[in-house]
Amino acid sequence: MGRAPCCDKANVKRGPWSPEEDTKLKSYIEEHGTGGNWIALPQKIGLKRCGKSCRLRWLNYLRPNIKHGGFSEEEDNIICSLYVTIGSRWSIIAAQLPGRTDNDIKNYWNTKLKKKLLGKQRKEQQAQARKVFNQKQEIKRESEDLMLPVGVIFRTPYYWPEQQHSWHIPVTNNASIQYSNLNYNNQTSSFIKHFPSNNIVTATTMNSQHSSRDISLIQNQLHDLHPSTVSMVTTDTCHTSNVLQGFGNFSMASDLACVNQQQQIDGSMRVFYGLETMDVATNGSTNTSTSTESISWGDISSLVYSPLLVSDYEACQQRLLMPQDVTFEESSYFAMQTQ
DNA sequence: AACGCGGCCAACCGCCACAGG
DNA sequence: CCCTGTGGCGGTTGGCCGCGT
Repeated sequence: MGRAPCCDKANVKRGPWSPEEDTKLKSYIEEHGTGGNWIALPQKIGLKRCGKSCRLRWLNYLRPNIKHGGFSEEEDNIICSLYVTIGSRWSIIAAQLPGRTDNDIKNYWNTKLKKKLLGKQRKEQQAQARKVFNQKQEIKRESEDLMLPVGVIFRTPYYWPEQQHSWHIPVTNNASIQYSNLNYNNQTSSFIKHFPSNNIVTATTMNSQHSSRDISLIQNQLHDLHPSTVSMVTTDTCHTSNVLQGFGNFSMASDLACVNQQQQIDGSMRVFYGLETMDVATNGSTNTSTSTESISWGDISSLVYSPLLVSDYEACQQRLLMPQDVTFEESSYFAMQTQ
């Protein structure tokens, strides 16, 4: 048995409000206030309306200083920024826009703003996809030159963050890769990555050559950071990087998160993969797929920017500009290694 | 002119939180 | 602590309207 309805639906009028009803409600509230009880209010005025309906009508339409339509560019920006920050909390967003109601903003978002942003997103992502594709092609060429599996070599040191100690990024719904700075000999760094899907840990360095002592130092630090992680280590050395690889349990407990909200990380990643994803096949051809259905928070969150409201988000995006293509190719390679 | 379709928006629905008894 | 009433909120619906065929 469900909750009792707030009013007798058989005896209340529904549908659009007539001017007479509006006048009655407005003049009564302006004179007496709501009386703190919306449910009782319609009976007092002689309106055959549900109390909730009266409240909604007042708040969304009759209340003084209500603005309808004609959203400005500034209001657009505020709505987008807040949506990125807090999601569909329309009442909170409305509180930042004097004269706007949550219902108005919600309608505006659903009918116009979302589409407007998606159009913008498509352009940006097409440009991004082209960029990523070119980088992948370059990496692939170098991999082939060195007879190594695609994705093992990282030739994008400028992407590696300098300040962030450690963070992790969800790549798919239930997988993540963690990056950690690992300093040794006070000169250079290596980076730990974890692939939960096959529980592999890798440490990658940016030095061109390492002595066996260097490798040993990296292994020790890797073990210090994640004692139960590396049960087996192999090394590959090439002119651009060394890759240490191991298996075992991996704890995220001590890791620092780049940003507070998981959603924001998801949103950041969509900058790279987005609604339009580009799959690079081994023959170099590309497949682009587009989805316009089911637009989620993450779909939109990568599009907007506000220096006031989401400055951390922007900073995070900057920091997250790391080898985006460290994904499935690597995973498949390491999965292959475990067999 | 008639019809279908999609966009827009006011209003409704159902759930949740909270206060008071 | 439980129950009930109410306010508040976000998601959804349905009707109106304009446009294209």
